[in-house]
Amino acid sequence: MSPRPDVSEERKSQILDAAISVFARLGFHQARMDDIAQEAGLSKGALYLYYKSKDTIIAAILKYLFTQEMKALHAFVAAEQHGSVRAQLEQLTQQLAEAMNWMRRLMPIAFEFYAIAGRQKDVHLFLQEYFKEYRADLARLIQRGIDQGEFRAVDPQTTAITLTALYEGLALLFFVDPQAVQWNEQLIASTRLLLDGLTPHDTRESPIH
Amino acid sequence: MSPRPDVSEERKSQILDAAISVFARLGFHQARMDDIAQEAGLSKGALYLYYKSKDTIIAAILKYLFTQEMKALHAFVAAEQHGSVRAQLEQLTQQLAEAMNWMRRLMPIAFEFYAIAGRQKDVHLFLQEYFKEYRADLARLIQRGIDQGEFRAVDPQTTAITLTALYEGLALLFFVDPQAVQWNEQLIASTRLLLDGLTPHDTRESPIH
Amino acid sequence: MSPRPDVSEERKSQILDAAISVFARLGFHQARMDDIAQEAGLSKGALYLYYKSKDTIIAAILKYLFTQEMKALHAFVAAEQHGSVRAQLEQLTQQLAEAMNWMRRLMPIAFEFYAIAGRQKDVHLFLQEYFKEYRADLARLIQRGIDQGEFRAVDPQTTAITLTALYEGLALLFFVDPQAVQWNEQLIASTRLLLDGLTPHDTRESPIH
Amino acid sequence: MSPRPDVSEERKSQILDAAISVFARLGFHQARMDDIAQEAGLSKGALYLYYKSKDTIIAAILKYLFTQEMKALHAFVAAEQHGSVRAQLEQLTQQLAEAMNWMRRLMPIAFEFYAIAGRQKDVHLFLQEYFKEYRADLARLIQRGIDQGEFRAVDPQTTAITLTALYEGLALLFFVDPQAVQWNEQLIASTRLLLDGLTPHDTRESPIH
DNA sequence: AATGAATGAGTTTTCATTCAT
DNA sequence: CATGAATGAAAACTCATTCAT
Repeated sequence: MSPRPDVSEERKSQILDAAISVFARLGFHQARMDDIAQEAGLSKGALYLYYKSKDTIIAAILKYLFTQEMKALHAFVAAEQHGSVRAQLEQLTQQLAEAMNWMRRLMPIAFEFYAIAGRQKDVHLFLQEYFKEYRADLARLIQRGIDQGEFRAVDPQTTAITLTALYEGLALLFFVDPQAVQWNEQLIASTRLLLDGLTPHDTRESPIH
Repeated sequence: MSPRPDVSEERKSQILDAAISVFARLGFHQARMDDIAQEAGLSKGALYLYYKSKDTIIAAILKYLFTQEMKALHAFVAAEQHGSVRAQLEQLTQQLAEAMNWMRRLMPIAFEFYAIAGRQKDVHLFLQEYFKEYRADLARLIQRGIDQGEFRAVDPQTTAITLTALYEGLALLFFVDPQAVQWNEQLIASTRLLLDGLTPHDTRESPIH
Repeated sequence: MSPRPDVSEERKSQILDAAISVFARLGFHQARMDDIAQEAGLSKGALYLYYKSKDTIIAAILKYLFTQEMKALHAFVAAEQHGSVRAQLEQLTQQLAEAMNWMRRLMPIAFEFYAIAGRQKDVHLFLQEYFKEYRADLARLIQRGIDQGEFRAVDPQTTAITLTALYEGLALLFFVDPQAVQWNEQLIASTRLLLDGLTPHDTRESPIH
Repeated sequence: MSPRPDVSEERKSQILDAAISVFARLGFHQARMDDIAQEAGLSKGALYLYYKSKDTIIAAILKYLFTQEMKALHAFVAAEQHGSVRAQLEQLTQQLAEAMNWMRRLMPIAFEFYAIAGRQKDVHLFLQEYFKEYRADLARLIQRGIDQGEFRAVDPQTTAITLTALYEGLALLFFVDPQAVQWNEQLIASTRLLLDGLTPHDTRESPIH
């Protein structure tokens, strides 16, 4: 049918990959279109055949990165529906641990998006949606934990927020000091701490008031 | 005869305030020196009387912001040495809750610094030091909790990292969705969750395997 | 298919020509890059495609101008090796006379280079080399005059310096007052004066004391 | 009468001295009013009490420098009216030799003025007048040499131009390469060469044709 | 489809000049 | 008289974007 296969999509992701690489290294502002073109092995003009502007590329990266992230979580949560939630959480921890190699170089990009969210409505809304879904997935997991009697009858929403915050915060701390914050070990330790609490059983106060 | 009072320090902080305001609104690179000058009620030239360059202003903000933050925590941890650590943590939570008004507009700036840390050694080192001190303060608090028998014999370092990550992560989530993440309530809830754990007492496993 | 011809060299000399024109008219620092761009019929940005900076253009002019000048002298001195040196000197005079049309507008540029030589080592060294070669060429000519018995046994170096100085000085005086200093006539007269001396034959003292 | 003596003139020359120093070191453009103020030990504002602008200072320097120079020549030429002109010329040479210490650092300034003359009528006219007087003084000297029978019946104007050019040219060459051009020796040698000529007596052609 | 030469609006920084004290 | 803080016009340089080939 089509004598030459459509290279359009291939080119677009070729450019996207290059852009991610360059942006991660230099930041959105300091990265030049020339840098991206060179990294992609294309001419500067070619970039504009596939993306309308630098901002369009940045927008595409926003979608791509967080959608990838979301897919991973979705897949994970959807997968195992029956085992122990505690075990599943520790598996998630494992998955996050492994994902860090990939995420590490992308973190500066993520931070720039967070910064931009403060002044660009569309970016703000996109991230809002992302985190909403992220929390929803975790909330469902937690709800199952409660239903299965593994967890106390906490508020799943509030707890999902706590868990999400923990992951994001740990990623930041690891990014800033990989020596002091051993990613794998810390993830496991923090997750267990959240599961088990700081307070010894016998002195534990009633959760309300 | 009447020596004009030295306005140097006043001007510097006048400019710093203006710059923070403008950078928070527009980001480091979209903000022009003219914007800062206008916000400060000075001429562009005056800026250069007190700061060598735009980058110098940004560097001054980095120091100023995180040092302020650190001071607040230091003061807090140093203050009350004898009461219940659990109570003190809830007070810290309260203090953080109140600080959010101030922090809120500064968060885009913080995120830009995190992003920049990826490519600027000096920024990276500064933040590393900041978080190290932050964790150290919390670790001391936690150690006291353990000593006083309020907390289980957890690793204070690891736990301090967890707590710091929790705060940072919550701030991010609140920043992205203040509706869904009620700052005050969430802070309290998350802190209590960490103290008490997710797992019901009677089913709680031993912390290690 | 049809590879566009490399316009790089063409552009560079196009810009150089324009820059010489503008610098001669306005001086190095009063001339703006826009002026050069306009004179060259290019955009300001195009200038930077071919020269890194304004200083780079100035440096290129330095080399171009004095190298041109040197080439002319080299060619002249190399050309006629057998005739009377006196005749050849008068021919050189003639050549200089004709070159003045071209040199005239470049003299302000030359003076700026002399001024700059006082504070820029590289310019200083370049000019040093230029004048060294210039004197060497003339010294060879003079030596031949001595060898052929046309000239007294003067020191060729010292005499070459004298001749070079005379040319440079005359150019300055002509530049300042073309009315009072008739270039062609003055060149001839000065050269002859140097050849024949001021002192009448019979009263001439011995060269020493 | 005047309780406080007028410090105005003192200040003006204080500033002029400082400006000459700074301009010689940095050039007209690169030298900032602050530099001059600092060198003069005054405030920037004080400069403007005595000179209307940077250009006014530059103009004052132009007048000062060349007038000084002129005075020296005038005084010299006016002084001895009766001895041998050849001897007087050698004395002038001696005086020039001694003046070089002072002139040396001023030469970049002189060159800048020559450059500026190309685009500023007033500077041009001033220099024109300066060189006219300079030549007139020398022409008178030469005329006397002719009258006294020391010199051939050359054209005094043309010869004065030659002599002036020689001095200016030698100064340039010395400025560019003080090693190669020994000022004192070269001045003497060049002057003698001009007096005695290159051509041996017996082969000397008739000056015309 | 692809190229890369050319454009020119936009930004930081400098510095002569002013003027309140 | 003297000061030096403040001004703002000016200029070099960058780089996203366009478009002729």
